[in-house]
Amino acid sequence: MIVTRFAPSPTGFLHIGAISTCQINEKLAHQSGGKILLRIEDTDTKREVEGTTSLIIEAFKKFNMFFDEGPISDTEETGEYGPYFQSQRKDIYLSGVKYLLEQDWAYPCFSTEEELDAIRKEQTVLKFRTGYYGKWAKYRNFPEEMVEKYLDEGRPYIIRFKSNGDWNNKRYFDDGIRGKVSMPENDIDIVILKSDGLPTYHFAHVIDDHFMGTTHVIRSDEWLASLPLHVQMFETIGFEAPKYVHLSPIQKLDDGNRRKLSKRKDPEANVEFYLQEGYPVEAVKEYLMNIANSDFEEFRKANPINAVEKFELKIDKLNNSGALLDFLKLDSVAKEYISTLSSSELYDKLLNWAKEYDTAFAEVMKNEEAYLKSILAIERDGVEKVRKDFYIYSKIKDEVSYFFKDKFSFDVKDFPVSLENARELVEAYKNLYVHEDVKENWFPKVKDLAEKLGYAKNPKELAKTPEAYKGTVADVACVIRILITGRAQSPDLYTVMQILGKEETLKRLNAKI
RNA sequence: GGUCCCAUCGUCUAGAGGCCUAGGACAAGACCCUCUCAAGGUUUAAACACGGGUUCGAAUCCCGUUGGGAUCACCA
Repeated sequence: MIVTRFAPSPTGFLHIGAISTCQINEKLAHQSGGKILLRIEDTDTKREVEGTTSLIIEAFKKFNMFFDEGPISDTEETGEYGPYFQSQRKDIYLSGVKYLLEQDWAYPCFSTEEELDAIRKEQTVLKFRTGYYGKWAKYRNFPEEMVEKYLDEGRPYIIRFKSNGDWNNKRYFDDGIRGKVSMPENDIDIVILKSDGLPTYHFAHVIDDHFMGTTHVIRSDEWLASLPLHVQMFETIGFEAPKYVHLSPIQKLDDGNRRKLSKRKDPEANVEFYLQEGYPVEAVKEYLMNIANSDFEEFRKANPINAVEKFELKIDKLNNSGALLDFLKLDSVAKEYISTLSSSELYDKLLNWAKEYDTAFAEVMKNEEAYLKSILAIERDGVEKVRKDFYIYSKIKDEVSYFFKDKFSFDVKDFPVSLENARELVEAYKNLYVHEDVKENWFPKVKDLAEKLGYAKNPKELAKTPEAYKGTVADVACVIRILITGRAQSPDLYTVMQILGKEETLKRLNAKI
């Protein structure tokens, strides 16, 4: 049984990579019958941005992602290993620090920022590794009476972990994706307790993941470099270390080079971007699963209708190099996804989206529910080959705008034939249009009309003797289409006219041209 | 710079020494179907970064080079 966790810090919006990481954590836990917990890493009071905890929680909800334990709002939480806000776990960390101090695995350090800077500079000049280690770890073996004295003087201090590692010793560390990774032992005395009394990530990680029962720490790549440190801390304290899995970040192309999607520079790093554009969250999750684990594509082919939830994820199949975010592929996944929806399912999801991002459209949708549903049903309900043109909710409004009187207009310049021919053709068509006709009768009539007026039945005939025709039947249909929809391309015209209704159709056919 | 990771079509990838004439998906091109579009069908082009080894045999193992990425805080 696998217990995983997702541990964001509330410093801004939720990153799209977080959805991916979290999805992997969630899947691995649940497919094993285990649990996933959410923990808010709010130990950096300087960087913390107010309100982002609830922002993150809300974003997860919008993506239909739920945790077995952890915060459910910015004040409430569930689960028996809490609190799940690190800022509320101060006492736990403090007693941990106290224990480490007693065991002589940690010590107070009185170095000032200036001293630390000086050390770093010196090390850089001397071409040594930077860090608080070896002879630079001035307070590592500071005499006890001096410590007492400094403490009495009220000097500010922090607590450092007393590393027992040797940088010249290489050893192997296990990573679920990469296997054995050889790295030098950690010999840097890292800070475990900051001057504000809050722990650093490293210490909080060890304490929390031990006491919360995490079995697998699945986190982003950037933590791989800290693996020796983390393993060392677990070993020193005598806790059993979790299994580690380091995920490659989603990247983007920038000036020909790949780089991690940046919160600051890239709007598409923000999950809100996808929500706002109206990408179905199901599609986004499928796409992310796709780049996280290529086996998923095979699964999709075999199980076209099944949800992501049924897929079994294998840790060693996880992508190890960092994929480029590919919107073309995302769009394609989204098209496929939307094509599996019935008109009323689509209606519900679209309305749900509009309520938040296009309230005016949401009102229209609510007022004309039946009409909207019939529009969304075009080449969707009850057909074998579903139309695949919708991929984001924000574009659907424009796609169907011609169904609404106030949004409809046409331009005679779009006609593929001369105005004169168009008039002739429309006049003739009006006379033979019967709204009550069944679908099977509709096109043959247009075809007959086309022939009578001197249009070729198909492009091949036109190609044979171009001078004999005014155009093809396609041109005839196109003129009608422009009159009805205002555009040269549309879904099946007959169906469109049926949905518009007799009155509106005739009105449009009778438009002055 | 130190440490570590990664390297297959444009993109995501399959690939565990012989099933590889390197497979699939997205994107692109062509054709078919077709009243337009969207689909659907058929199809074309497109890659093992480079150089050395090891081996009867290397995309696969080893070494090096190159390129890219991550990390080196009282941030997470």
